[in-house]
Amino acid sequence: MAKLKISNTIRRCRFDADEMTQKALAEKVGVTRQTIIAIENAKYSPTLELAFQIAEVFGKPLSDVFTYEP
Amino acid sequence: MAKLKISNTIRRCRFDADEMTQKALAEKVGVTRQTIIAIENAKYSPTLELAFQIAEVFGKPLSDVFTYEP
DNA sequence: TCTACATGTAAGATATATTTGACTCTGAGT
DNA sequence: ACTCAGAGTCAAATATATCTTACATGTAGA
Repeated sequence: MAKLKISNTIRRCRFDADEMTQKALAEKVGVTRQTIIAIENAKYSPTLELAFQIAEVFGKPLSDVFTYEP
Repeated sequence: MAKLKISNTIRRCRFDADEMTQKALAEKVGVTRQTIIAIENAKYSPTLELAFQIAEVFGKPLSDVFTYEP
């Protein structure tokens, strides 16, 4: 799968959510800190399930956290 | 990652979209027919990128095609 | 009946996401 | 100066998504 066309606002969401740390977010969604870093920096595309879980943590719809630019 | 909590309306979307076939959908998003089958039947969670591409084919927001039940 | 197509399943291979552990760097506090 | 927490990187291992190929079934049409 080619270049990633997905951007996200996780970093902003974390700070809006009382400056939640990467580690804290990772623990809430049940993955490691490295996975959160990789997703924040758009190193690869997460599974849909993980994307939903992250959005849920912030109480936002998935489309507020992840956006796709074709 | 545990049991899948994601359901989808791909099958309905395909029929609404002039009875688009699994093969046709697969070609439009650049994956194989088996991948579409597996996702339709919720065998596993697709990548976020693929989910966005599928929703785009139907001209719908991702949340209309995939829903997450915590 | 015969053919073609849509759908489903399955096994083995490959690609990618995720984990684990270690290391570095910077900024805030003491 | 020292420590600590947050953030980032890297390499190797594991888990999962995706591919390839092949086969089976049901249904529609010639």
